[in-house]
Order: sequence, then C-alpha cells, then structure tokens
Amino acid sequence: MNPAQIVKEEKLTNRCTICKVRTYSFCRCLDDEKLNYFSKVSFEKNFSNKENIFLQNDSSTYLYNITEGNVKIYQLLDDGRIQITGFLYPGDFFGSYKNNKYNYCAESIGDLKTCVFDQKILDKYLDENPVLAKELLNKTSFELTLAQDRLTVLGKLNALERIAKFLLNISEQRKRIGWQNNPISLPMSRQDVADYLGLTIETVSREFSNLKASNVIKLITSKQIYLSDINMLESYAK
Amino acid sequence: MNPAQIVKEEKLTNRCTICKVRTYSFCRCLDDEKLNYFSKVSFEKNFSNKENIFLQNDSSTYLYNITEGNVKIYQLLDDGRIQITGFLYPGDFFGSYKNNKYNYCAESIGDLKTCVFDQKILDKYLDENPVLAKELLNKTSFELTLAQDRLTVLGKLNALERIAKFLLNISEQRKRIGWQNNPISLPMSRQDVADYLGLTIETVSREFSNLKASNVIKLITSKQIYLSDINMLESYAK
DNA sequence: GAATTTATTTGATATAAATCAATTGTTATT
DNA sequence: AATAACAATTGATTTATATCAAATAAATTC
Repeated sequence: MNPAQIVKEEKLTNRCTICKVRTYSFCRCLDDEKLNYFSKVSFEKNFSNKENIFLQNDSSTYLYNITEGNVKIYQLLDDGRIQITGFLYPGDFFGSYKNNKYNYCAESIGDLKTCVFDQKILDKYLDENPVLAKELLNKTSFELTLAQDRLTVLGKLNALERIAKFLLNISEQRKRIGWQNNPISLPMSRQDVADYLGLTIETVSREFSNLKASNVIKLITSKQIYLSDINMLESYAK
Repeated sequence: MNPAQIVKEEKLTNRCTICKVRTYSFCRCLDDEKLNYFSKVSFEKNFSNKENIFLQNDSSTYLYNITEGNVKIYQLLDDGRIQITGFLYPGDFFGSYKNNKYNYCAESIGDLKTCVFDQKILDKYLDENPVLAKELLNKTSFELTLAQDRLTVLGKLNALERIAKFLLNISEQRKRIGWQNNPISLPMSRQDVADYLGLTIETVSREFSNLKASNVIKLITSKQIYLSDINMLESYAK
C-alpha cells in the first residue's frame, strides 16, 4: 500500500463507511467522496424508547434518517384522539426538508439511531447534487404511494382485512431491508396497531385471536408472529 | 424594437407563455428560456368528462399536469369497492415520473386539459435542472402531508367531522389557486364525495342535510354550497 | 421470586354508519 | 312540455365495531 492510498483511506473514514443502512438510504446515490462531505454536514443523534423527536407544528429545522430502530409518526386531535400515520424503519427518513412546520409528531420505538440533516444545508446541497434531489423525490414518491394505499385501507377495508394487510405489509417491509420476513416481529404495542389501523385495541386483539383460531397466524409471543397461511392472509388483504 | 428582440420573442412564443397555471405549477421554477425548451418536450392532451386517463397497474410512461379542469384518482378493490384518494385541481400533477406502474386510476371530472411529460425525457431533464427536481420534491412532499392529513380523517373522524373538513379543504384549495372560496362548487358527485371520505352516499347526504338544517351551510344547488358559519365548520373539523 | 404495574385478551352491550327500500329532485331526451 | 334516466334525499332496519367492564397474561419493581 503506497502512502497516497493511506491518505485517501484516512480521509474517507467516517461513519457513513460503516453505515448499515447505506444501501437503502437516500444517500446511497452519493459516491464515497461526496458521502464523506455529506457525513460532515450531518450528525448522529440517538434516542431511547418513547422519546419525542419532535411535535406536530414545531417549526421544522431538521430531516432525520433512521440508521437503527423504529419511529412512529402520528397526528393528534385536540380531544386527544390519535392517528398513527406511519411506522418507520431503518433507511426511512422523516421530519421535513423544508423550513416550515412538522406535519406530525415523531416518537422513537425502542432504541433509535438517526442521522440528522439541517434543512438549509441540505437544501443548498441539493442544488449542486441533482442526483440526491432525485433520490429524495423517489423516496418521497414511494412514501406517497404507501400513504395512498393506506387511505384505501382506512377508507374501505374492514377490521380483518386491515389486520391481514398490516401483517403482510410488515413482512414486505422487512424483506425490503433484508430482514427475515417470517416470522415477523411487531415492534409496536397493540394500542399502536389500533391507532395505525383506525381501530380500537379490543378489535385488533379479537382479530388476532380469530386469525390464530383459524390457523392463519401463530403467536409465538404477542409480538412475534408466524404467518402460517400467507395465501389466506393475501386473500383477506385484497 | 430591434430585430434581435423580435427574433427572441418569436422563439419564446409557446403555450407556456399563455399558460394560466404557470404561477402554481411545478414548472414555475423555470425561466422563459428553459420553459421554452420544456414546452417542446411535453405535449397537450385534453379529455372530456369521465374519461379514463390511465388505470391502476398500467405500466406508467407519463406524468400529467392539469392546466384546466379536475381529476379524480382512485384505487379499486377486486370486489368493486372504490376509494378515491384525491381530487386534483389545476396546477396539480399526477401519474408517475418513474417508469413503473401507476398506483391508481385517474379519471377526468368535466372537461380537462393536461400537459403531458414523457418520464424518460423528464428524468433526464431533472439531472440538468436540480431546481426542477427540487420543485417536484416540494410538491410531492406537500401531497404527502395532505395524504397524511387524510389518513387522520379516515382513521379517526366521524361522518360530520369528515364532511366539515372536506368542505373547508375545498375552500382552502380554491383560495390557494386564486378562486372564490365561498360559496364553493363541488365538481364531483355525492357518490364521489362518499368514496373519497370512506362513507356511503346516504350518510353524506344526511350530513349535508343536517348542516343545512342547523344553518351552517346553504345549498344553492346540490353542488354549489355557501359556507354560512365557517367557525362552526372549523370546530367540527378539529 | 413475590408483588405491583402494565399490556392484552375476552365478554356484554351500545351506537354510528351501513344497508335496504322508497321517494323526491334534477338533468337529458324525444 | 312530457317522458325517461339519473342523482340526491329521506326513512326503517341491520350490523360491524366501539364502548364499557372484567379477567388473564406479561413485564417490571422491590
């Protein structure tokens, strides 16, 4: 190894080089050199279980990228009703890339590691790196299609159909980021599932019990679920 | 006026120069010269009432921008259930900017004029014009926040609250593009409203009647609605 | 490891909205 | 203008899911 190589390798040693979500995060479109710069305009921030990352209507400053753990994003109504609009996974980003207000609250589920970007810096960086702007656009468009699919779930599916779709979605999401897709583990509580699916905790629990009784799923623990009959689940989920 | 000016003006005469939605379309970020080029890589396409623009799962080739009229986008379940995921207005775009499959069906409401972009050309153009990529990102992010808000509507609001929010949203949308925001006109049918709000036509009709009876709204015609008591509507809508 | 707290499941009942059914109002056609 | 076709409203009844209530199960603390 010659001295030039050593210098170069030193320069490119940063937390991105060992980042586990690099292959499916929006930053994947950047080469080593650009990523090295990018790592310096962002910083790491970690959270423990159930910490508020930000609240709805807080003035927004940051965009967060999940490197480890899960996040739930939700909206609150003035009377305390809650709607969880998303469960986020490693490689997902959240917050706002525009100086404005956050449109939802964000809370960690379990231990969480994030990469944080200041909007202003990010915005400036996008001007010089259209490939990154396109990647963000890609990911945002994909999020939009997921949200549209969920609109159909909340608008038209009954309780059984919602649960079936939910379980399959989790399985797919895990597959997407290279995790075991059966059995699946649900990082969130039953109440969270209910608040995500527009149901009550009792209805969610009952539907799990029904699926268990008809041997479509098997509850290893209440949060570890084996999908015994995926075909049946798919027929329920439409 | 010298000859050079005349030539330049000739060159820059295209349908964009007389476009009515230019100030709030994603192309607003382009200067005259770039817009002139942009007008040449897109084409106009018009539709009459209730025409299918494309169907869900069609392989996607185009991105559409509305210059006049309205569009409804919706998802179909295999048993015929329908969920309208959006009513679109002049300046909104729909379709897909990525070569993939459309995630929803799109249908014209009334006479419709659109500007159509081939994805491949658009995609290439984005590489050279980060400002356009950013503008698309902006608009897509905004659409995502609207979809999230609608998730809360479908997941947590009751029928009265949904209708109230719907009426206010229409009013806001009209304001956003410089139209009269009271009274409002609903371009879509009651059935469409129902399919948008996850309700039945009967429930929608009943809630309109209730709001009318309590003097919160006034039905000029069944599709022309005067919002008599906006404060009350806002208190219903949360 | 027993005691306490919290989460989940199960049961009984109530209710908002769906469904079924008929009527009225509006728009289009001859 | 009368008729037909379609859209919207109103009424009666049913039903899926919420609510209220209690019992297990799991996790946490002492």
